[in-house]
Amino acid sequence: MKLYNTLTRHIDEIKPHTPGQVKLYTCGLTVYNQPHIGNWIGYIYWDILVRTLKSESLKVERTQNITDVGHLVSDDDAGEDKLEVGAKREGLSAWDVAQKYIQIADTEAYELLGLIPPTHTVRATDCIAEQISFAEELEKKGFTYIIPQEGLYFDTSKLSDYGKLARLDIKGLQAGARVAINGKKNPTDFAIWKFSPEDVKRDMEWDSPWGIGFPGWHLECSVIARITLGDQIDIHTGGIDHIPVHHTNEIAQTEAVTGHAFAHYWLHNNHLKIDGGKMSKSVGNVYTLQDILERGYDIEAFKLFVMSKHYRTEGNFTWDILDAAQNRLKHWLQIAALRHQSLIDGSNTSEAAKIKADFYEAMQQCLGSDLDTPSALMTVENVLTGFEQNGSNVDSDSLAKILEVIEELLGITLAAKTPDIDTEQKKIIKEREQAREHKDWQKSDELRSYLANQGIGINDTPDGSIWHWL
RNA sequence: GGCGCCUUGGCGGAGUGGUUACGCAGCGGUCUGCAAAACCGCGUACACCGGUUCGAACCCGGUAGGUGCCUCCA
Repeated sequence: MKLYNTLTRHIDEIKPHTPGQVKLYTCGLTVYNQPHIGNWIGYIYWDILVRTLKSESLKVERTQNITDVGHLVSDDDAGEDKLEVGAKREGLSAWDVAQKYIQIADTEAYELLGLIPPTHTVRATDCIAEQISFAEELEKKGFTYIIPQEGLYFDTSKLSDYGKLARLDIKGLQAGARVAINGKKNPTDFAIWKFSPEDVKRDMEWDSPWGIGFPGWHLECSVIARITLGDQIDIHTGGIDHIPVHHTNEIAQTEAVTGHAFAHYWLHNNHLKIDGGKMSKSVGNVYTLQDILERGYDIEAFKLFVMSKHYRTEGNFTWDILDAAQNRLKHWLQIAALRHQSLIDGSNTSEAAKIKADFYEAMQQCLGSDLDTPSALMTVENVLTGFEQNGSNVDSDSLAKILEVIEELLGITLAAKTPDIDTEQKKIIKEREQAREHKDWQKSDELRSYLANQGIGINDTPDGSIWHWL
């Protein structure tokens, strides 16, 4: 499998550190707010990444953190902790806010979107002790310094290759340094452990060798990756916004401690615009999966929308564009239902197996070349419309197998959404066909609307009537 | 202001030197009790201006527009 590696700026062939086994780390959500569609698109792509790796017989061990402390309103280690902001907003404790949004995020990820759960899911607050000992290691190796009232900071000038991921222009940053925490030795230095303000009692704070406080945001990812996957991992994924600060600092911490490369492949998904502009709370265009469902769209349509563009391309979301995806899904579901209504007897299992194998390989080809989901959709489109052209002579077994592959590799469920109709409904379709033969159009139309009320649509073809779920 | 990125048909969105991407929408036709679907056909897309080349949407330079980060954010 080939993937675009932000570290090298090239499409590289993935060679796992341990052959046959891929260690993957994904930055998880900060659980202080309702997740929005922009949050989810990355996870949809990484889900396909996992599915593709598995399809190539690789064992995938994957970790995803949950940020439930320490992510400040500013990436520059200033401002309030987002969890505390959420707590104030909702009149809950930071702990309750975290609990609430963890549950919402889990439901949306695994029940609504049908994403494959990571092997390890770890909350930042569940490994405070490990984060403290990691910080102690950094301190012992001389990478840290204390800023009174502020915290324990990482001295980025101690690493010769700091900023390599983002290709940061350190001198330029220093020249144009924005207002930063007083006492930082370099503009890029960042907090490893923040002190609780003296006059404030935080919901979340812990004692440490440096004073009462909480871990800096970047620390958790370095530590959680290390305790679950080890010192070196293969692939690290996240949003492109994380390149200059968060991922850069993860690399700094981990490589300072371990002395060797952290992740070999860094993958970043681009962002989604809304109506051609930026998604932001102030504009009020931050949509959620619930908004999509409330407007009557299928969650699968949203996934199709996401897959219709490449993960590295900037996307745009409008309701019209989602309409297009919904129509495409409807067409696919219509074809999926054909597997219940073949007029041909028996099945050719070896033929079906070959069709499946060819399709599987074509899909792997697409996804294996830097997760080319647009090509994958084209491949699906071609094979499905091929079945459609066979109409009532469709090869049911082959079609069923194709649907399995689509589900396995893309995570798009078509079979479960298109169960067979019951015998009574089949009987009515027969009755209607007889009525049509007798040119009893009134009865025919009555039966058609009866079926429509049950969610079944009818298309009359020269070979007979074909149904689909509306 | 500093540093980036982008600009493909009505809408999305691939392609990155020479062949129809694909989807959605639209139009015409076949079929048809009606409807729908399906099938066939159609639009002759690459921001603009130069340059390189036998040949450029694809490479180079410039112009215009949009947009992102630097504050929030995946």
